[in-house]
Amino acid sequence: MVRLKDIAERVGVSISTVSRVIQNDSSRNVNPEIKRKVWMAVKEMGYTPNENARRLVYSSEEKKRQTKRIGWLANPRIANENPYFSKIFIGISETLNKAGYSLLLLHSDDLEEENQFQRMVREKEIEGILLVDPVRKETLAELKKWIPVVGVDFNYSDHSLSVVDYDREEAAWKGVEHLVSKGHTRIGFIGGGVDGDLHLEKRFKGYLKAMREFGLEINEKFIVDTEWYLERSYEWLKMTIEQSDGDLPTGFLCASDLLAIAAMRAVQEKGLSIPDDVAFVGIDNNDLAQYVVPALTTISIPQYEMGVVAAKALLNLIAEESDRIDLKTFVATELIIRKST
Amino acid sequence: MVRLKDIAERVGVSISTVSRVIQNDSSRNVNPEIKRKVWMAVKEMGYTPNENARRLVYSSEEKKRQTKRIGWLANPRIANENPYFSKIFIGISETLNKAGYSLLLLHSDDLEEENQFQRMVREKEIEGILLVDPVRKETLAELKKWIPVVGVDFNYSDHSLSVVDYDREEAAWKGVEHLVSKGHTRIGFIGGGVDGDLHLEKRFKGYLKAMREFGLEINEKFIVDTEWYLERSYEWLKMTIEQSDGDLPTGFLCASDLLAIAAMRAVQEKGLSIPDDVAFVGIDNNDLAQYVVPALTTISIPQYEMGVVAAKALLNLIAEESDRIDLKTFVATELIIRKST
DNA sequence: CGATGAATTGAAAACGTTTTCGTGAAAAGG
DNA sequence: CCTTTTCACGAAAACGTTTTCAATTCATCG
Repeated sequence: MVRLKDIAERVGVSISTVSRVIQNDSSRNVNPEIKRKVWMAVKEMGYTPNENARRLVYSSEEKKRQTKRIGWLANPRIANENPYFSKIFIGISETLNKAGYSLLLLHSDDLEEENQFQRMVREKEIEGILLVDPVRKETLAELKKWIPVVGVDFNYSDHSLSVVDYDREEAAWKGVEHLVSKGHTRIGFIGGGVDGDLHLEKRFKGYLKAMREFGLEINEKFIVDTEWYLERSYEWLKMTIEQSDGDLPTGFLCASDLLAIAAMRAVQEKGLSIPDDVAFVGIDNNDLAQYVVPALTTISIPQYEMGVVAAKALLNLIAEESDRIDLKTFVATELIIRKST
Repeated sequence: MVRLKDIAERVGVSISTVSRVIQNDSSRNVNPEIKRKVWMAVKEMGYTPNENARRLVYSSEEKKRQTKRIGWLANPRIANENPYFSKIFIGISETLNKAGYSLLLLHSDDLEEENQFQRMVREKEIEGILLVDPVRKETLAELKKWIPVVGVDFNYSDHSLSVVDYDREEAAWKGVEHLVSKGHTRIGFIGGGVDGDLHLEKRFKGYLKAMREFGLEINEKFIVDTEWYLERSYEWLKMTIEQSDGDLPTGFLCASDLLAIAAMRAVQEKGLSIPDDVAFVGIDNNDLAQYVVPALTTISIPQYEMGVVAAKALLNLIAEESDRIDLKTFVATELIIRKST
C-alpha cells in the first residue's frame, strides 16, 4: 500500500509537503513544480489517502472529518414492505448522491443498544440521520443532542423534530368530501381505527372530522379494523355484503390504495357494481391505481418529492450549525378522480 | 472523549492491560480483579473504542479489521422503482442484520470513478458487495480481485460471478405451457423483445422456446415492445383490439404482473371477457395479483428467499477465504393458477 | 534451595495522517 | 545595504489503538 512517505521519497521532499499538496488547500503555499511532481507520483503509484489515519488525527472534539454518509434509520420490516416507501427512498437516495453522500442502512431495533450508535455518531460514521420509523421520545431527544435528525413520513406532535410529511387528516378529509360531493351519505372507512399505528390513526381522524363536518352519521359497523392487511379488507367486505340487510355504505374511504383494490375485488365478486352500488376512494396513488378496473379514485401523495425535500432538509441541517429550529414541512396532496366514484 | 489512557489512570494500570481487557481475548491472561475494575471504569466513564485508531493499527496488508458492513451496489433508479426489488431487499437486510452486518448503499454510476471504491475496499469499509445492477464485465473482474461479490437477480452467462437468481426462461416457459394446456394456440407476449434489458430478454427467450416446442406459430404482431411501462401495455392493447380483424391472440404471457394488469384493463374496457376472450399469465406474483379482478394467474418468484440466500452466500464468501468457485444458485418458481386463465 | 517455566504486567514501537513550530531563503521596505 | 516580512519547506508531535518484547513475580519441580 502506498503511503505519503513513499511519495515523499520518490519525489524527494518531506512528508509534510506531500500532505500539503494532497489536501489541495490553496492557502498553504507550495512550489508549483513540486506540486506537479507530487501529483504525478500520486497518479503513477496509485496513492489514495488512508481515511482511518485521517479521521484519527481529527478525533478531538472540535474538528471532525466529514464522512459524507448519512444513516437511514428504519424498521425495515415496516419501512420496506410498502412500495409506497420505495419512492420516498429513491427521492432521498438520488438527492443525497448528487450531494456526494451515501446512505447507511440502520435497523431501528439496534438503536437501543446505544454503544454502537454513540460510537458511530462520535466518529462521524454518519453525519445525519433520516428517521423513517418513529422512535421513543426520549431516545429521539438523546439522539438529537448529538446529530442532526430529520423525520420523514410521520409527524408526532409531541416530538420536537424537523419533519417532512403530508397532512394525513386533510388527505382523508378530501376523500370523504369527494364522496359527499358525489351524493354519498353512508360512508365507511377501511383501514383500522386506532392502536398505535400513527398513519392509520390520522387518516381515521380525518375521516371522522369530515363526517362530522358534513353532518353524516358514523356507523361503527362500517369502520373496518384491517390494519394494512389486504386479506382482511377483502374478507371483511365479502362477509359484510353477505350478511348485510341493505344498510351497506354506498361509499368507502380506504386508508390505502391496496386496501381499496382488495375491497373492490370482494364487491365485484359479489356481483355489485362500482361505482353505482359502492364507490371507493383510496389514498396513495399507487402505480396500479389507474390500471385496475374500474380505475381507482385516490388521493395522491408526492412521495418522491417528500424524499427529495427531506434529504435537502437534512443536508441543510448538517451544513449550518445554527438554525436549529424544528421545521415541519408538509407536501401537498391531490385528489385524483377516476372511475371508482 | 474517554480514552484507554483515562481508564488506565483511573484503575491504576497500564494502557496495555486495559487494551487486553477490552478485547476480551481469553488467550491473554489478566488478573480477574483488574478485569473487573476495568470493566467497571468502562461502564462508569462510558468508554467506547475509537474504531479509526483500531483500523489504523490493522492497516497492514495482512490483517484487516472487520467493519461488519457490506455494500449494496445498484442503479437505484432501476433497482428500487420496482416493488419486486423491495422483497429481495428485505430478505437481504434481515439476514445481514442477524449476522451483525449493515448495508451501505452504493450507486453503480459511481463505480467508474474508481478511487473511492479502491479506498473503500482497501480499508474494508465494506467487506463484500451485493451486486444488483449488472456492471461491465471488466469492471466486475477487477472488483472481484479485491472483494467478495455476489450477484442477485441477474445472471450473465459470460460473467464469472456467484449469483443467486431464478430461471427466467423456465418461468416464461411455464407460463406458455399453462396457456397451451388450457387450449390456447395463439399466444402473444407483452414485455418487449430485446435490446439490453436482460430480464426481458430471457423471459422472451423462454416464451419463444416454449412456442417452438409446442409447435405454435409466432406472430410478430403480437410481441409487444413495452419495456416495463404500464402505459405502453395498456395503450398498445387498446389500439390493437380496435384495429384487430379477429386474429387477436387468445392468450398473453406478460413479462410482469403489472404489465398484465394494465393490459387486462384495456381488454375489459373494450368489453371483452377474461379469461373467455383473452387469457393472461403474469410473472412475479405481485401482492396485488390475487386481488385484481379477475385474479391473475402468474409465475411466483420467491423474492424474499432470493435475498436471504444471496446474503448468506456473500457471508460465506467473506468467512472462508477458500472456495472461490463461482456458484450459480437458482430458486424455484411456481405457477399459481387463478381466474385470468 | 536453586532452576525452570508459566503467568502477569508495562514500556515502547507502530499504523498513516495532519499540523504546529522553527528555520533558512527570498522578497519587500526603508 | 540593513531590517523586516513573507514564503517554502522539514522535523517532530499528536491522534487512540494493538502488539511485541522484556521484566517481574510466583509457583513448581527435582
